[in-house]
Amino acid sequence: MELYKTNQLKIYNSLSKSKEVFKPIVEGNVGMYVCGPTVYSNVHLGNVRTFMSFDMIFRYLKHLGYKVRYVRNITDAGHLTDDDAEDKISTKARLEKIEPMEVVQRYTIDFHNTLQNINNLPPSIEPTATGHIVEQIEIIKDILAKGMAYEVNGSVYFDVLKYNETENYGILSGRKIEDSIENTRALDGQSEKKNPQDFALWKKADERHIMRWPSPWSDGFPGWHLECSAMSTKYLGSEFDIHGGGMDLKFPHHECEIAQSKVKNGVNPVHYWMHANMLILNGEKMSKSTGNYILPNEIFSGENNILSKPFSPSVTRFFMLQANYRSILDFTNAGIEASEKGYIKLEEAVNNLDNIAVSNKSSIDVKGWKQKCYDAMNDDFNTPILIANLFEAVKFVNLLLVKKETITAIDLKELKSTLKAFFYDVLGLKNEIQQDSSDKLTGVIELLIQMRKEARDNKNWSLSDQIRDELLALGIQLKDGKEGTTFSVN
RNA sequence: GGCGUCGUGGCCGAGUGGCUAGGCUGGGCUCUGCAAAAGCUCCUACAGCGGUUCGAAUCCGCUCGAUGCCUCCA
Repeated sequence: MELYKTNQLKIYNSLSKSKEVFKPIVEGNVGMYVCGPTVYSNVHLGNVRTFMSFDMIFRYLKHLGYKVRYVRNITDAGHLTDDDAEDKISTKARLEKIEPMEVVQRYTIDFHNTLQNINNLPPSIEPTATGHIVEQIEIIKDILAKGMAYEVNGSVYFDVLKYNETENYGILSGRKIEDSIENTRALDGQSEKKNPQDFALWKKADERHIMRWPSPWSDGFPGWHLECSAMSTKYLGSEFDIHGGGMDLKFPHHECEIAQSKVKNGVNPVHYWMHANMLILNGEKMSKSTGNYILPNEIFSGENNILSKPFSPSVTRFFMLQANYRSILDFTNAGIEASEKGYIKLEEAVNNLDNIAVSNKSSIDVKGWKQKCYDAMNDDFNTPILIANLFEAVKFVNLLLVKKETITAIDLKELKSTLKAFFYDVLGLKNEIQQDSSDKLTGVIELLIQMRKEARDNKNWSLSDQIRDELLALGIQLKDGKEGTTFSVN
């Protein structure tokens, strides 16, 4: 039987600002849409945290037995820069004197490589904005026909004030449109919009704009917010279960999405809105302009001015999973160093699962422990609590190894499968220790362990310590125990 | 200025009306030839000031501080 039938998952819904019991539209199936990146530069660690958070959510939903269709778009057109209303991709292409699609290709590859490095699963569908121009034009036609948009000089804008007469613009972000009217900063005039709150559905392209498509209104390009409405509707339907994205997209992006979809399809598109919180660096917002930012590859390679040494993708992932996805997380050297030490302990315990002897009765409560793991994840994907429970299992494993606790074969099987399922499948961690120990290396080390034992039996401490210390210098740690000596490779 | 979020022990980071978070660090002990590893154990906190309550870190109010959005942003 599928696990979702016996687990009551609760999800924090940004729409209601509370945790709600998760009930999909179609039992056993989940439709999830997550706003993807605009591929005009390398993804930084903050981007990665958001996508990693939804990867964890995707993984747990699958673990519960749901059939999940996970759609995450690539924004390759329509996302404007702030200063001169030019497309981000187009700007980059002009600056580097390459084709816009070369920009898209370069950073899409970087995005995929980085997410693969950090062990994210690929989404079920990864559609692009430029691949859905036709769908977007159809939505604009529909919104125009319903009188909720207007055309000015070849551009089309969504009429937010009119929409707000019958609907609630601000339903997600909690903003009141009156406030935003009062507090709108004076923009440099020249706006075609009837009201500053209005947003573009279609923009006419000027002469220098490289990316352009024909439409009934002008040669131009779609507004940024529109692509998500078009693609989520196309692949998940007019109503679907989960929509995710970074906290910073809540307003205006997601608010606009709701408005567009509501006009087009007549229903509120999303049942559960989920927002992942920001990652900050040394207490401050990540920002390219101030230099306070770090790229994932710089963490893995150690080529940066922030960290004392390189940290692996799994350690980076583990660090981020030790905080709740809805909390702001501060990335610091001390923080990831602490995570690395804990992570190694956890990895070793996972490896040691196979070295445990069984008894005819259990002194530890495996069932109760397992339930606590599920309770943590069922409570809005509380990975910090889950990890705290995994460390409880680490203690079990270590006590079992020195025979201070006992376990039956059945309980051991359950402990193994549960710990491995959460470690590998749900949290998406990799066991880096295991990868480094080839059979040949293991044989060599075991030989040295044997030689050291003989030296110790002869009280030849200088030789035994030399073997131990020089191996340690190579990253191989010997561990003496009652049952003999074991080792780990870092 | 407007709309939010948050302030937890040496550090990171959960919890959110009464009951152990967890990790890292530091001290002590057991084990060990000495260490390391492992185990046990100690350091027992909730920004400040009021209020509600039998009882508040947890609810309410104010103050202070941090931070996000309001303009592109995961």
